[in-house]
Amino acid sequence: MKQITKEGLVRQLREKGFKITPQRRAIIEALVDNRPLHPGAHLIFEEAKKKTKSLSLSTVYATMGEFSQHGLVKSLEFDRMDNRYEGNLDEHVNLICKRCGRIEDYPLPALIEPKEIAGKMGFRVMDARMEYYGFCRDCVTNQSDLPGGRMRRNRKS
Amino acid sequence: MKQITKEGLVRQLREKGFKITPQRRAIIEALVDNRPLHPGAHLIFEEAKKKTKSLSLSTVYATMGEFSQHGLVKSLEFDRMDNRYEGNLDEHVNLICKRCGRIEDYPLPALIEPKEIAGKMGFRVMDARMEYYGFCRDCVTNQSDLPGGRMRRNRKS
DNA sequence: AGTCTAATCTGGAATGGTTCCGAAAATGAA
DNA sequence: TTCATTTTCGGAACCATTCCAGATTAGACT
Repeated sequence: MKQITKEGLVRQLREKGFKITPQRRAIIEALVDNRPLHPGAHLIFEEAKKKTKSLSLSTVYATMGEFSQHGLVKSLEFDRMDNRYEGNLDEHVNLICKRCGRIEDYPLPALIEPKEIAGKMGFRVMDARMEYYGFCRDCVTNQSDLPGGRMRRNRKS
Repeated sequence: MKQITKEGLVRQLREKGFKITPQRRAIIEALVDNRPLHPGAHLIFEEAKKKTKSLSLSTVYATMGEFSQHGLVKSLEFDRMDNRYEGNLDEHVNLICKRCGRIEDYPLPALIEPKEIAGKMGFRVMDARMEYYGFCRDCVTNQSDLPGGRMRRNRKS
């Protein structure tokens, strides 16, 4: 069960030689407090800004970039929806609602053996991604595709 | 084994009441001819433009949008890499090379039962996505992260 | 407590794939 | 052939994200 915590993140930053800044503390708080939402950069920015006197969106992007680059969090990258960050580092399936953008986790036993794939394909697996898209509990009864013609980008989080 | 073919796509368009235009024919050809590459909009545009006198990038986007919306192809959406389209409609894992952007398919038995998830979570699964990121055969020996500071968008296809 | 340096932050400009839009063109049925 | 409906076009708009250069700061070491 690898879930992010505020103390854990701070400790990992120290271990890796990063500096602990008020901005990073605020970002970490926003991140952990909103973990189930799989928050995006904008939500993190809004929430973290409440907890430190100075914070810019660029900092959030840079910080989250480093966090995910060093494996402190995982980033879910999307095209028609802003990227999201998740602190559940266990292997799991993300259930992503096509309508409201909600993301829920579904635990997953280790079904596929990366090594097996590596052996057969000569491919070195470093990161996995499994997602199910569909309608969440709330939206399944209220279906109707997004209004307007071609789908518009969301910023749901 | 559900793989796209030129005839199959044209037939499906007819069945669904779409019009068969020279642009769509060219796009279909580019799509099928480059299927293993999981081509993106730009590659499709470049290739298709060779086969019809008139074609705009907007048309490629609109057409591919409709194709994937109607299940004729599947779109792989990325953030730091342009979106890709694939004609392999069987359930499989996409092996995505973090360095060169190559995408290979790895067949996958139906391991996870969507119904099971639906039952437990109240989530209606409509689409699945499973991807492994890492280094492909060619890049595994030539590792070194992308040059430059923060990673730049790719357009590899 | 003070210095110093590399790391970090900032805000605005730039990026670039994708979408949007109105008008022109073309398909396929009658 | 005519006509209604799609489809196409091209350029402008969109917008999350990245980039940049200058200002600030954390933390180590006096």
